[in-house]
Amino acid sequence: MSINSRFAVAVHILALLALENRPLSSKYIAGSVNTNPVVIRRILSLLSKAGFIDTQLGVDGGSTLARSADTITLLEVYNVTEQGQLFALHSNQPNPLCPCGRNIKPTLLTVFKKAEAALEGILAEATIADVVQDIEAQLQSQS
Amino acid sequence: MSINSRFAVAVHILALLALENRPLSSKYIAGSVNTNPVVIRRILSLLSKAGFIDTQLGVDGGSTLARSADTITLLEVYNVTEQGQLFALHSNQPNPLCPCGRNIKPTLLTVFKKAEAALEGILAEATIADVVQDIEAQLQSQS
DNA sequence: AAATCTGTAACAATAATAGTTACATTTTAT
DNA sequence: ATAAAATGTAACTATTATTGTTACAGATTT
Repeated sequence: MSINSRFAVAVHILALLALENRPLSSKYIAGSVNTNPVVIRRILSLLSKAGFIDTQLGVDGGSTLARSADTITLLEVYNVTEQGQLFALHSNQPNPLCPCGRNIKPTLLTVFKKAEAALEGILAEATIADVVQDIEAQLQSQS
Repeated sequence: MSINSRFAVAVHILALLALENRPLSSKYIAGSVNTNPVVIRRILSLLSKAGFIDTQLGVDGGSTLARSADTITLLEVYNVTEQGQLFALHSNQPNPLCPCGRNIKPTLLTVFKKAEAALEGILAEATIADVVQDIEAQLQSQS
């Protein structure tokens, strides 16, 4: 299974807000992401609760970045859009009467936590500003 | 979402095979994992195709390790039980008319691949033998 | 007052997982 | 030979998560 696409879409949204630098409606964003505005609003709601964006109701309303793009790391976005452990352990408790069953979980947890920390380390190194810069570099080479 | 529990169960199975060092039936293994034997057989089938175990039909049959436990890394097991990308991209193609929509995917892919590689690096460092050793150390402290 | 936008509920469609029963086939032990 | 035991896989169910969709109440701006 995969880490769901909410993370990718959330980064897309934040990068778009940084690029356009004006209030964008969920409908407009949905046009860029190519999905339904409600899907966008659900993610905007998460981002808003996390303090990444401000939203404005009414005509010409929409969302804007509440924090500078270079202070928002992909790890923060990841943590907002994903919850729980990356690696699933056994769905049922292994047999406590078995030496292996009794002791496998802590062993696995140690490795899983290390692997997850390594992944998060990379995500912590990149910011929305980096994503924007990358996109702008591609735009340059397209003109 | 999570990486499914097949990975955790597969490591459990291989560690059990290493610990007991004799042919184990799917029924026996299911007793340790605490699940249905068919769930185990499905994973054994993957491990067998990958060359990690040999299986023997008939009375007193079962599975044994085909390779030494210290040569099987958790990364190899991960690759057998998981397939496809860890991070999902947008489910629909973003709008190619939008500068952000047109260019976000390669940018995301770069970061996602780096993060996945970091995770895999940790998994590559640990072997089934390490897991067994860890379990045996816990058993020591329990006696 | 009208237009626009959010936020959320509710529902459908899709997909993956885990568990289960069933059974044909193979192999070993006696 | 025969019975027992084991695999491998098909088929089905239940559960869960995600994504997309319609609908609508409430807030805000012009």
